[in-house]
Amino acid sequence: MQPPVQRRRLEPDERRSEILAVARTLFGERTYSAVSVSEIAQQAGVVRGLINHYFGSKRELYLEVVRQMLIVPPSVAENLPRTTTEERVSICVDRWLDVVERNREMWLSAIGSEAIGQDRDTEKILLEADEVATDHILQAAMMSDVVEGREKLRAMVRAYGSMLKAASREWLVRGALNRADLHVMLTTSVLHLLQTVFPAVHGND
Amino acid sequence: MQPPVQRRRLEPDERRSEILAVARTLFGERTYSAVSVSEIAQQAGVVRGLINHYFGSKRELYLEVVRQMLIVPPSVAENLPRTTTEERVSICVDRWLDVVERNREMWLSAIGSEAIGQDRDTEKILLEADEVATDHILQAAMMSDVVEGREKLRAMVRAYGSMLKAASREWLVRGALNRADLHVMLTTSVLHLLQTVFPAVHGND
DNA sequence: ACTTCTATTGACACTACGCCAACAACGGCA
DNA sequence: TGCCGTTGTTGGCGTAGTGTCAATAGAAGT
Repeated sequence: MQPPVQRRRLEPDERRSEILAVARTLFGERTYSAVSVSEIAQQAGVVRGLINHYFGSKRELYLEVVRQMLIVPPSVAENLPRTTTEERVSICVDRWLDVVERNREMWLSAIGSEAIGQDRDTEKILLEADEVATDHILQAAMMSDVVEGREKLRAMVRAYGSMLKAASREWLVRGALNRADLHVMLTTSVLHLLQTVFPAVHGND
Repeated sequence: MQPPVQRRRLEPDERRSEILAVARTLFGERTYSAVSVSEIAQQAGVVRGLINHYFGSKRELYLEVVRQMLIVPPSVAENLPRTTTEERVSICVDRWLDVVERNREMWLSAIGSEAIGQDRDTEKILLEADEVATDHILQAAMMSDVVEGREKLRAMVRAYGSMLKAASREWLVRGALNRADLHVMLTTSVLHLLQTVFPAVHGND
């Protein structure tokens, strides 16, 4: 007699999440093209076609994974005390480090998939995430409503975001920096950008 | 009668470069998996199998492209005057901006392929390039032979490198920052890291 | 128990990749 | 000049991955 691996019929949402969970893991540890849909299907205990049924194509499934992993919890910039900019930014950075430390591997594989400027869709998702992060920082610095030179300001903060990610990786992966180091570095750097560089740059056409 | 497209027999090196040139273009404008070897072969006026002959596999060809695009010209940190750290760093940043501006599209597609932590090979190539860039900066800042806290220092500079890339992108692609802005931002930021953050962080275990 | 709905399956068509034996262009040698 | 060996180059074969779709079979409602 056959092993009783009869087909399970699940709610679409449930099946969807099961597949997504597997995909998240595999895409996290290998390249896009090094992961086959068959493999995802197999590990999810499902036939390959079903994945196309739920997500359309492999690429769409991948984008869904990236999207899901890049949600930055808004808690990072919420309920900040009404003190100095310095202190607010410091708290914000601290919360960020908390989030990253807690979701270590998930966050790592999230930024691991960074393929900037390669295809429109991935790029769009990443850019959106960056904008959200930028909002958080500006909010913490109480500079959300700067209008003059707004774009320059945002551009600088976006660039800073890259350093933030890179530094976090240095901490988590290589261990070359510890948490306290990061805190100092990230806090003072963004303050330097906002309080020194931005005013200096502000005039240039 | 057929067009006289008889087969050309070239020197291996020459054929190799022709294929690489096409591959560079295509991988530059589309994702790895969105570019087929057949397409590269076609545009290079060559049969698909020949590419396997020269590069082994598609992935190896890709890695070759990435490797070739990431060579940072050492001229950036060469022959710097023996003046203050500030001025030397300033010159270094300026030269960097020159390089980037001149090789605009090539550089953009180079960093476009950044896929950190995805597969070992790509990661390795990127890390090596980062180390070289770090050397340049430390050399400019006359801090090449710092021993105490060397790893922290390098880690910070590597992280700074990410900001440098991101800021350059902001300049070239979005135009949100101009060259003068970048110069101020990049120069003062790295000085801030080296002269303020590094000493502050130095003690922490 | 029967029907209905739809989640799930299996098979088909197509494309892409790696491999390999056969072919032919070019340089050497008589 | 004409043959000949080296090797750059080709075309085709086998396999694996992807997307589509009609057919199947759980599960819920009657």
